[in-house]
Amino acid sequence: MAGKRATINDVASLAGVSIATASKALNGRQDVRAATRERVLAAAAELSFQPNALARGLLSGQTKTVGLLTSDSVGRFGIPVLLGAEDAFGAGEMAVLLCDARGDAIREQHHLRALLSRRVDGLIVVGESTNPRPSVSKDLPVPVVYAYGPSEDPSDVSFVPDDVGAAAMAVNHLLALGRRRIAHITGPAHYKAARDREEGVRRALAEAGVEQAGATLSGVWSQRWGRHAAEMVLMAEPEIDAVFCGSDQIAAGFVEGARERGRRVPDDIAVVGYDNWEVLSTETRPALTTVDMNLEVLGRTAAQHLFAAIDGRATPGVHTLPCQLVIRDSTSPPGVS
Amino acid sequence: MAGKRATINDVASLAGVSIATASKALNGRQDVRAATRERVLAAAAELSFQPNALARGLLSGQTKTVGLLTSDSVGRFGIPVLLGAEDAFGAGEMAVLLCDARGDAIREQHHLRALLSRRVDGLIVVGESTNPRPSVSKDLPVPVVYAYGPSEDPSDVSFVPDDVGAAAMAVNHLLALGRRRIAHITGPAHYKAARDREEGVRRALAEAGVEQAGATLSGVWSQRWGRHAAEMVLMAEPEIDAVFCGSDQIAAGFVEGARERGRRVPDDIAVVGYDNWEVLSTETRPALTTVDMNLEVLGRTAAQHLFAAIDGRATPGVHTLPCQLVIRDSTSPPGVS
DNA sequence: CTCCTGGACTTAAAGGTTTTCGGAAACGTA
DNA sequence: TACGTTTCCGAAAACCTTTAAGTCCAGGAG
Repeated sequence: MAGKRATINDVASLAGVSIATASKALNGRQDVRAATRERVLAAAAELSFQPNALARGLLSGQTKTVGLLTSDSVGRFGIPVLLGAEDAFGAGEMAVLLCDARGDAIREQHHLRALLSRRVDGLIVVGESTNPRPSVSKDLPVPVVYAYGPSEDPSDVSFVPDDVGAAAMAVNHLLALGRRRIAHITGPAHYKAARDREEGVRRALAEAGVEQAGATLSGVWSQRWGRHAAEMVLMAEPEIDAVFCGSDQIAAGFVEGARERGRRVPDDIAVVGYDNWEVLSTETRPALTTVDMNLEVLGRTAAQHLFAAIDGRATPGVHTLPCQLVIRDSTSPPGVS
Repeated sequence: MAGKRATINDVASLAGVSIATASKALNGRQDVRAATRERVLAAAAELSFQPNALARGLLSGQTKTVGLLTSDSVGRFGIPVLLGAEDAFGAGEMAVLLCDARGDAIREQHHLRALLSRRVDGLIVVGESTNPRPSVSKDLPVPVVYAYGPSEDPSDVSFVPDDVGAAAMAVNHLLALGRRRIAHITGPAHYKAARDREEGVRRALAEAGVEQAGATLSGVWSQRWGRHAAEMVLMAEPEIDAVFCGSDQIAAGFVEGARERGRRVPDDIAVVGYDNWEVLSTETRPALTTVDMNLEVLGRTAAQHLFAAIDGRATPGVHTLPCQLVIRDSTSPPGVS
């Protein structure tokens, strides 16, 4: 730990100029002779001067810092959003102040105050699900964008993955493979994600004039439920030839359960998952065809629109971003795997 | 977005006192009459006054903010450390500025400068592995602690999990179950984690006077390698009755591979994993006995010691923190599962 | 020679808060 | 009344940077 940090004052003294001139030289402004600028720059390097962002922020009212408020323990959804945001913030002028409310409204309020008192320029709120969540933006002095979990208030700026479209895309993929007896296994119905994905399935099947094989099975987002659902669906609809699962965990469980009951994936039953959670989707056997929600793109987009909002060009509304189908072995046409 | 934010000046005017008095009242200091304090507090509430942390930090030299610099894409290790740190920072006076260097030294340097110019009070550096990493603390004006990946410089403050002890603990558990033909499958040897865990295995077996079943198999940290290793080890050492794997991914793969070759887990072969990565350890069947490195505790401890260092009470050296064996079905005694 | 122009630099204010020190009023004592 | 003490409050400095406005000087035009 070195001694006290150099201020622009020290730099100015060392260079033999006033602090105003030093400032101008350091910030590349006009009105300073080349030789003088050189002297100042040399002095700054000599003292390894770092401008004090606090003082600068106090004056300009811009801290070049945004808050990222998440509720999902920074896990599945917070991270990609964070990375995307960091990307969007470019060569890194922006910094991210990260807070995890852990699903607790009190804690969220607390963090919110802390962020505001630190004068963040804007806020990204990451939901733990795609269920709309109470708006936090009322009377806030900074712009806010919501990622993954949209705000209940339609005048806020929200970005969500297109679950409906993605599910339809997944089902269309199965239809294109010639599968016609398609089942759907998903998570709890109180998740909008589950309902949206089911809606996508319904639409794609209706458009193709194909009946769904059995009713949608709602359970939880776990591998265990996937295994259990495999038993149920194979009992009720023995001749299914494809399953679309609401998550990779469910899909992984289903594959296991189906295999135990003598069905081969993908030959007998093609399986599509959701999330593209690599540890499951690429490591299981067969590797899972699955939906990637492009969360990093979503995060980057959210960050870009936050910038726009900071600049006064807000884009209110719930914006739906496309997902992507990642095709792997669990839906290989027969004979290819 | 509301109008301009209230300053202490506004509060003072509204309360009819000077800003000095307002400050004292708001900060609960003496020298202010109860009635006056009340008036100030009321005025502050009325204006929903939030003190400007920049101004405060500028004056006090303390920003109540720490930087968390990670290299592992904030994934496996960064998150628990972040959570632990947030916990340690208590009711949340402290905020965390998060930067991800993504394994790039240039980017790390860049983030480091950004953090310093924002005048963080301290720094937590999270490694992507337990391999010692170059120190970043040389001539830094703030204290630094290293979590998970220690600094190469022994005068820095580092916290690492006790891989050697944990591996010994795992093997002792297997020995206590009466298993005597124990194999070890792990990740790349250029990971200190792999070497340490192997050393723990060696020690525990030596102490018990038991030979290791075959040489340690080094591969990668993946499920695929676990499956492959299962084939190899069952070929070379058909009568093994236990395996200690260097990660849950390897363990999950091993279980799969062993099952395909007709071995039952845990009856024929007991399996212990490492990491307690819940998506694998609790969701696979059987649920995995595994080592939990207590990363959240590690993060909390690192944060607490960072505080100590900020207060001038640094604790140099590499501190080893104990891990914990989480016992699940993959090592149930025969007849119990 | 005077006046003006423009370049190079400095002075000073501003931003919001905390803190030190001094001042004023009220009260008790001689 | 004069004086010391206590209690409460206010003025002003300090933290560091940016920027608008001002100063000074050289050189060119009239």
